[in-house]
Amino acid sequence: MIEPVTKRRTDGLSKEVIVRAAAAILDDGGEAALTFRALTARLSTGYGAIYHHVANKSDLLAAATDAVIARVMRDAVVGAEPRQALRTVSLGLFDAIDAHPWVGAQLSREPWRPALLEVYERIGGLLVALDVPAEALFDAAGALVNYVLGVAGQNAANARLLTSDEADREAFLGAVAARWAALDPDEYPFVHQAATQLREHDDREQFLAGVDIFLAGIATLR
Amino acid sequence: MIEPVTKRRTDGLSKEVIVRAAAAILDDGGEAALTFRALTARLSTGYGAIYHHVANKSDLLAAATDAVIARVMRDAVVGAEPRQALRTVSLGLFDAIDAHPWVGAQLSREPWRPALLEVYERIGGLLVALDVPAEALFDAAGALVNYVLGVAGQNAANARLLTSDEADREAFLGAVAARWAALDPDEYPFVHQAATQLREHDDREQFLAGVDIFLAGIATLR
DNA sequence: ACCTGAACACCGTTCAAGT
DNA sequence: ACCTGAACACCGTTCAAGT
Repeated sequence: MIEPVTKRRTDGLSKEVIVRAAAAILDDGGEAALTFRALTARLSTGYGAIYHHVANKSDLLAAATDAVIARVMRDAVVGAEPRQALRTVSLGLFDAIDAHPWVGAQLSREPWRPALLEVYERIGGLLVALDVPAEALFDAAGALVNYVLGVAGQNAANARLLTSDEADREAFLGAVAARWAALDPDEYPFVHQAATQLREHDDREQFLAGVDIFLAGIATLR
Repeated sequence: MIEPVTKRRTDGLSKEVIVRAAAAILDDGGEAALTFRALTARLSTGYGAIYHHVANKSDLLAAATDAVIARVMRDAVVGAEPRQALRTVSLGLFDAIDAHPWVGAQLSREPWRPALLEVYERIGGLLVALDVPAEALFDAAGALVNYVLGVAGQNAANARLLTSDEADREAFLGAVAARWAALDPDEYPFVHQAATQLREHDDREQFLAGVDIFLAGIATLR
């Protein structure tokens, strides 16, 4: 068998391969599972090999997060109607962060990441299409992006807390709702009354309701 | 000098003392500085003594966070006009999280904490005063609380990243703005154009602008 | 009941040595 | 240029032993 002239190992390490492995570990076992020991085991390599392609753990997490966000932005097919497109993009981010809770934590730890560029550009562009006046554009885009990432991050924290078991989720929400319901209605009128809705609410729908409130507020700026 | 009958050491450990020391360490050196070793040194005690009052590190962080939020809610004197009161409460939370960035990270890690009860109650009550219809109340309160905590958390992440030096902050924002300005205006029209505003914007004002957009959106629900 | 601190089972990161 | 893996300087947490 004849060796190729440039004998490059097809299974050689690269930042991309490492980042993909890291993302798989994060999806499997959450943030605590991503250790350099787990990574070297999965890639059958040594620590130095990884550090040769990646500056440190923080760099690794950032790169994995960028990859997820970039994929969402690439896949988010956006229709013509800007209002609906804003809902689609927002929901795409929400779902991606729900599926990869570590992304939510990372984004709130390091905003201004390159991946967020695409998000700002897309959302800002759609706000322009909505005729938001120029002087309000920056604040409106900032607020909406922050709302989307903020809520998605909070939701991801819950997802992380509750594993992926639906029964767990109901039990947890039920327990919190019971605590809320047990509060003195004179001292906590709102929370006491909101207990039922807490038990029954759908995070995704509540998220979208928030986006709609936002868009309604932005519409008053026109 | 006569010993009191129950000779309780006034300098004895208690959860409150431990939590206060932890908060001081967190304020001084950030989240990475809070270790059980630093805590035992500061309190001149052993690990076991701390574990006797506190379940683990996560419990400690949660308790310290609850204390900060409870203080904000206690101190937030709220005027009669609900719209203004909502802005005051929101700003109080923003400022507290800005002053104690670790609170922002912790809140997005563990929502549904007891401290947030007070926040939901206050904000929910003010929305009732704003005549938000009952069926929209839960979603509106959830969205607003999430917005406030989300943005404050993002802002805190920046604060953590940038230390407390104002020159650092300007240099950092300047660098990001320069990167944004350098982008191809055809490919990134919005971000390219927003670079100037990014350099000049005030986080606190942008936060309040977002709250106002929100309240304007909520007003359309009436 | 409350406290002490050695010990355990982990971390991220470095670096001399290999190919 | 790229990889190996022992070693270092840390962690959070436990627990037998003390008062």
